[in-house]
Amino acid sequence: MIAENTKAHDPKECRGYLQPVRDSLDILNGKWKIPIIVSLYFGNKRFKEMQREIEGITAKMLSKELKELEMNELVKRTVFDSLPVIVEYSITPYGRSLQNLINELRSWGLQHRKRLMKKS
Amino acid sequence: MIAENTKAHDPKECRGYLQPVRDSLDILNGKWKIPIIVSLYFGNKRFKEMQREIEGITAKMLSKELKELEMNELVKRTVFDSLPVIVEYSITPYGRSLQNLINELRSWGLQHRKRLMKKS
DNA sequence: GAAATCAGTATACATAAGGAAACTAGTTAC
DNA sequence: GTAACTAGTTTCCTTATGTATACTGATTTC
Repeated sequence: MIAENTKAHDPKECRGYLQPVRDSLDILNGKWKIPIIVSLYFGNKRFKEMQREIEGITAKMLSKELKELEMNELVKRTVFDSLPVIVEYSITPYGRSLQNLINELRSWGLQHRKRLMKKS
Repeated sequence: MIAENTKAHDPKECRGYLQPVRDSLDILNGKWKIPIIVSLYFGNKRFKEMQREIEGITAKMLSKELKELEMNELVKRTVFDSLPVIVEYSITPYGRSLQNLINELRSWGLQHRKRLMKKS
C-alpha cells in the first residue's frame, strides 16, 4: 500500500492519502479530546467527575472541548431537571467508532514506554 | 475491555488506561507530525520537497517539527556532503511502527467524510 | 549577468491554545 | 452560619502555533 523505496514518486499520491488523515486530526485536535472520549468509554460522567478523572485539565478547557465534541456528535450532553441540576455526559455510538484508533494509540504508547525503559 | 454501562466505576482504572494514550499524544502532538511521517512513508524526501507536498506547512514549522521527530527517532536526517549540500529525510523503523495507527486515522477520516456527505 | 533552487535561519508580528484564579447561584452537609 | 459541592463562565496571563518577509552562500538554468 505504501512505497518502501527511496525513488521519486507522484506528490499527488501522498496528498490524496493524507487528506482523510488530516480530516481526523482536525476533529481530534488538541491535548484533551481523546482523553475526554476515553474517560466516557468508562461510563457516563458529570462535569466535575470528569475533571477529577482527567488529570491536569481545567474547567475552561473541559467545557470548551466538550462543546466541540458535542458539535461533532461524538459526545452527548443530557440535563436532568432535578434540583440542583444534574448534567451528564455520555459517549455516542459515533464516538464509539473511535475505539480502534484509541486502541492503537494506547498500544503504541505502551510500546514506546517499554522502549524508553530499555534505553535508560 | 471497556465498560458499556452507566454505573459508577473506579477512576484509577480510567487513569491507568489513559496514561499510555497520553504518552502517544505527547509525541505526536500538533498539526504536522503525522502528516510529515506519512509523507516520508511515500519515500525519502528533501526539505523543499516535503514543504511542497504537505500543503500549508511553512519552512519554520517543518524545520521545528522535523527536529522533534528526529529527537524521538521517528525520522532520520542524512546530510550528503555534495555541493551544494543535499539533506535527505527518511522514516526510521520506529517511525514505521506507527503504520497501524495511521491506517486507523485514515480509515476513520474516510468514514467521517462519508457521514458528512450523507447529512448535507 | 539575472533569476531560481537548496536548506534552512532570523525577525517581527498576529492569532490560537492553554493555564490560574476568582466568581456565580443554588444545595447540601456540619 | 460556615464550608463544600455543582456546572460551569469570566478575566487575565503565558506559551504555542502560524504568517510574512528577508537573508545566507553556493550552484545551476536561462
